[in-house]
Amino acid sequence: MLPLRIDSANGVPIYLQMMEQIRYQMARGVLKPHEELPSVRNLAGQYLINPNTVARAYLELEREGFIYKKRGMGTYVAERDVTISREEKLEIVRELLDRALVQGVELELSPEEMEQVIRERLDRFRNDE
Amino acid sequence: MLPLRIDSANGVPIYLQMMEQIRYQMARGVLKPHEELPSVRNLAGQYLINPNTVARAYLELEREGFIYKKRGMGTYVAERDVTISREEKLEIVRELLDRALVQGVELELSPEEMEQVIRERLDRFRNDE
DNA sequence: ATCACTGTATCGGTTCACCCATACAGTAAT
DNA sequence: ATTACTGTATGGGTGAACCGATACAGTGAT
Repeated sequence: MLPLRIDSANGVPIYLQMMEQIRYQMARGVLKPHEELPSVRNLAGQYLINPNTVARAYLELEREGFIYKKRGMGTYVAERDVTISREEKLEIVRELLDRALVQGVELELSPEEMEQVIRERLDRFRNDE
Repeated sequence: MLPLRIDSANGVPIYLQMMEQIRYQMARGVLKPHEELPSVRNLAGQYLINPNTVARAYLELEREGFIYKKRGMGTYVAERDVTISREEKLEIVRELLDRALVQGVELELSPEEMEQVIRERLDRFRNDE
């Protein structure tokens, strides 16, 4: 029973919501490598959406290497992607962080304000789990 | 004669291309406050697009506070932009920060690692000025 | 009042993303 | 072969973004 929060009236496409949350569950270890995911019809039934919408989420996740499928059998969580080194991961996050910081400067926020916002988001983030 | 590079077959909406380049020229000082911009028909004629498309670019730029219009007279560059409230600025930065944090989680970085990277970037940033 | 220029409003066509209903196709147990 | 489950392919509906044609409305010089 894969727990998802799907909001059809959100503006955010359903298949994207599913992708994000499934990736998140994988990152958290709730979904483990080679574990079987619910079938497209199963998920579609649970959340009252079309099987094709689930299939699309699965399709995109497969392209990204997060899951793999066996036709006629099912869909499964892929091995942990070890091709990205820790340093590369840090680099990705660094880049995103810098973009936020640069944006802050361009908007003429003071370093103190920036620091405060960062602390705020970090706290909110920790309390989310 | 406002020089723009408009590519209609770009995928990027024409009015967005115009907005970006006009904002850029304003930031560069090529367009100065209270200077008159070309009329919607003038620009439309130069770049073989519909006057309405130019009007839309102008409309959005006006909403953002970059330009102002006098009906029947023309369109002009606004004073240095002070219309973006502090809260709006913070919201922009918040969104970028969250994206970095979410990315961190998806890459399975621990909260401690995240915090360390944040501190690192923040420090580097302060030393840059 | 007219003219020649401004910006504005309205409508319609095209395109695309998203989603669904439905039918097709592969796998494995019976 | 049948059954009951898998994923897949195809065609259509809906809504929104984008852009154009055209008509409306304000301003200032003539």
